[in-house]
Amino acid sequence: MNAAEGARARARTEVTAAIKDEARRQLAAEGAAKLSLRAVARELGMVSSALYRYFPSRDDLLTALIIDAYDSLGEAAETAQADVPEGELTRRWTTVCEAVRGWALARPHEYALIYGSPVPGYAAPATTVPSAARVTMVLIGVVRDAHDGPGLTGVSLPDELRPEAERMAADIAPGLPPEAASAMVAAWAELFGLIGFEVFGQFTRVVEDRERFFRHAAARLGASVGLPAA
Amino acid sequence: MNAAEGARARARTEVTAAIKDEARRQLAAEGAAKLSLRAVARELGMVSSALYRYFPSRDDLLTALIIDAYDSLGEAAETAQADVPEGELTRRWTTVCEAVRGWALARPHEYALIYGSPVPGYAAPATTVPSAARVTMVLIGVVRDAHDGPGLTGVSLPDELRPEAERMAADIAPGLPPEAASAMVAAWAELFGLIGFEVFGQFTRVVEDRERFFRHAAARLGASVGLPAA
DNA sequence: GTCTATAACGAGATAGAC
DNA sequence: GTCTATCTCGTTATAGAC
Repeated sequence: MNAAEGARARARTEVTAAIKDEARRQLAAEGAAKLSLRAVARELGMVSSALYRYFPSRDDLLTALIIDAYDSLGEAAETAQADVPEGELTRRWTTVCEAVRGWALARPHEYALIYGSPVPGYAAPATTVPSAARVTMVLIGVVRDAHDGPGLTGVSLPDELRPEAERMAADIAPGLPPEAASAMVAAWAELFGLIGFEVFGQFTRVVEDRERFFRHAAARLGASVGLPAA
Repeated sequence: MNAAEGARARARTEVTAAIKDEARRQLAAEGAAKLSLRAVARELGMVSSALYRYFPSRDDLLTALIIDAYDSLGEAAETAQADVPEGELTRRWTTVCEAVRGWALARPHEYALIYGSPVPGYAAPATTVPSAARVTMVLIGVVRDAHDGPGLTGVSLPDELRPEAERMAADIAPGLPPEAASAMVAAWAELFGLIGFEVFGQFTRVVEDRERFFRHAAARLGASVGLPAA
């Protein structure tokens, strides 16, 4: 790569970032359904056809925003976890949960993009999966470390659910016992239920001291996957 | 009310229903953000200004759809519960949970309207609250009957959360002990987390046997609010 | 009074010619 | 990359039929 190409690449990166920033702004103002390449271009002083050099279609821009959001959330979870000693499993769990909540409250529109209602007419391609999996991997990592260390306690598995639980363990959490994998998936959905209700306003006039309420709910979820009580 | 008024009222009811039906169709196709009075009118062979006799604005139409959705969900929960003997508290709980899930899977777009991302630029008025509360009232009713009958077991309340839990009990579940009220609110959010993940596709390639998985997750939520284990 | 239709406003999106 | 002609939208004013 020579100097000219380096400059070109740098310019391309910068314009790409500017497009995504403006698109995120519109996401917040109008919602994902109304995201329009033309409006983004207008706001940037570009002509709409120029955007197609950076994103071949509106759906590709959406996909880029979704991947960025998942990565940003995943990184927040990973960073939060890094501050906690590996052996303090329950604290690791709640810290990660709180980081996810904090991220969602700080970026409600990006949260809506990845965990809210699907955008009509848009189907996320498989390329989003690795980024989407990052948060989950952090949570599974805590449970795995607990299993490999002090052990998981108090998680039962009804016979009826065993085949499905074994399949889940094999597919998404190899090394975890089926009862832990099944409890993990439920806790994962429930965690985002708590966060979604808060972000989308369902807790208005219901929960006041939301941080405290969440902290305890998250701890209870940790116990439900077998982590030692705090 | 004389005969002429009866006919007028009937016609008005019919047109109102036709407008809402068509609006629901568009909700499914384009999403709430793009719901358009003009398109509804066009599809019904009316002129757009005529719709204003029935709904004073686009937002009022949206509000009517939201109230209908909440009422339909609330009614589904109430009906499902009516089929279960009052004293079988755990079965009542899981039956109601399954009814909510069934309703959501059958009407994903109406589910998205009430429990998905907020519609940009729209704020639900207070008139939606009573309808929104119906499902919750059914769930609270089960817990209240359990408390007044066999008693609730295994729900603890950390001191730190007690003031908030007492406030929640007083505001939304009078007669319930604070630990039950707090657990109820958490279970409520977690229940809709499970349902939302399924409806919005987050369980794709993760959970296969979703009905079974949900049944057990719902039972576990019931236990978390203190209902006797099944 | 109750309804529908016509026409218009200001705003924004879109398609195509150039 | 630019311009224009033609769409969409929510909403209102007005007029006339029942």
